Amino acid sequence: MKQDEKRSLLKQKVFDSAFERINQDGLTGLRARDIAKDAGCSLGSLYNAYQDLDDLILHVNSRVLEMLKEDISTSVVEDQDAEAALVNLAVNYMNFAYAHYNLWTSLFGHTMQDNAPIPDWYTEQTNATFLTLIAPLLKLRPELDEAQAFILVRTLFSAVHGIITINLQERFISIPKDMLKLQLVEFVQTYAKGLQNKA
Amino acid sequence: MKQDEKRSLLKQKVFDSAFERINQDGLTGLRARDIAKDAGCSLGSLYNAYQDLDDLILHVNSRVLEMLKEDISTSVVEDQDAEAALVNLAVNYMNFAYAHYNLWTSLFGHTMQDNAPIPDWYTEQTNATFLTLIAPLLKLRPELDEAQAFILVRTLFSAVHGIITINLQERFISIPKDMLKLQLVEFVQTYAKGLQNKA
DNA sequence: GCATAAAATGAACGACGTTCATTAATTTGG
DNA sequence: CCAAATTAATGAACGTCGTTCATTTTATGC
Repeated sequence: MKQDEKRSLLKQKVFDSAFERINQDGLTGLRARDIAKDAGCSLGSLYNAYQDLDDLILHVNSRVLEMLKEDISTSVVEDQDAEAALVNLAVNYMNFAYAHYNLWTSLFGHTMQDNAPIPDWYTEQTNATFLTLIAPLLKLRPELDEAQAFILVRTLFSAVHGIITINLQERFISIPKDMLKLQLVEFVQTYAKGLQNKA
Repeated sequence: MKQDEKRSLLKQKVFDSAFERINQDGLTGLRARDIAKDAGCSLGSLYNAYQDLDDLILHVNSRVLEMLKEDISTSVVEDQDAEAALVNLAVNYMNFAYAHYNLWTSLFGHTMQDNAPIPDWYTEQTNATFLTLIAPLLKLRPELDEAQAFILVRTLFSAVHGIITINLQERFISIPKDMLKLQLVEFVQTYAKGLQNKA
């Protein structure tokens, strides 16, 4: 086996271990020594593979973003009307949050140490994921240019995200998943109709 | 000076120091040793005044909730129509988030150590704060009972909260405050109109 | 003023992320 | 094939953190 094959194999094992730890216990349960133990390497090797824990977490989050994008893209069906597409997206997003709760909260709950800046490649990927959502909205409001539509997409996504986030936070009274889904569907329909009336 | 006067004086000084630290540097910059130094007491005394840092943070957050409630209640004016009241609430909430950013994120970013449960008094206060928002929505949809209105209030609040949160997160492209305000106003108006059409 | 209770103290503990001198493994050149 | 040189793996050690607790200091009651 080549040298760089071994190198990337270790990197992969470290990644997988971190991913699984976050998936199981959440970000707050992530420990460098646990990851090293799971990956079957020493503590120091972890820092040969990744710069630090922030770097490793960002790579895990990057993978979660990919999963999310893949999930979302399957819900955009060409021949359904725009409103139905938006409702579909919102419900799919909710299902993703429920199905991968710890991974999903890692996306939004992670903060860099010492206020270090988030690397550009990550913010770019994050914002690129939104562009997946833009097609149905452009159908709904064909007169908008892409910049305006992007802002609108963000607003709608943020609203849906907030509704799900608040409901899943322990410090708030939660409603069951079925009821949340109904609320979400009604919310998106109401907002979409309002948008169409404005157009 | 009586004994319990000194006791509560120390507790107050510890509280003030923690509040100011969070206000200045955010939750992640909060250190037990810094608080003790600011309060002019020993590290151990901090743990005589509060059970642990979680306990102290919850008390700070409780104060922030009070500030928020006070802020919000001033924006509910009796003689304005319901839609304007909701818009007003959303804009006030946004202004609070901007004016007290670190305190505001402490409300939502704090998680208990070891997955300890959030004490009941805190969750109750959190949910009680929402009830402040319910009046204008009941005007908009008088046929709803209080339980249904509460769910709607939560949906609308969560949506507004999400829009602000996402915009203020470093990992997303942000729009300036003025533009966010416009988006928020338009969003709430759109949604409120949709609600009225359903009634 | 003395005995008792309460409060303040900071050294010490264990856990954490990270570093780095040392060791082991691998590659290279003759 | 071996030795020199390069690269990777290692885990003890460091600094920092929240928290504890034996000890000291202060306050209270008679």
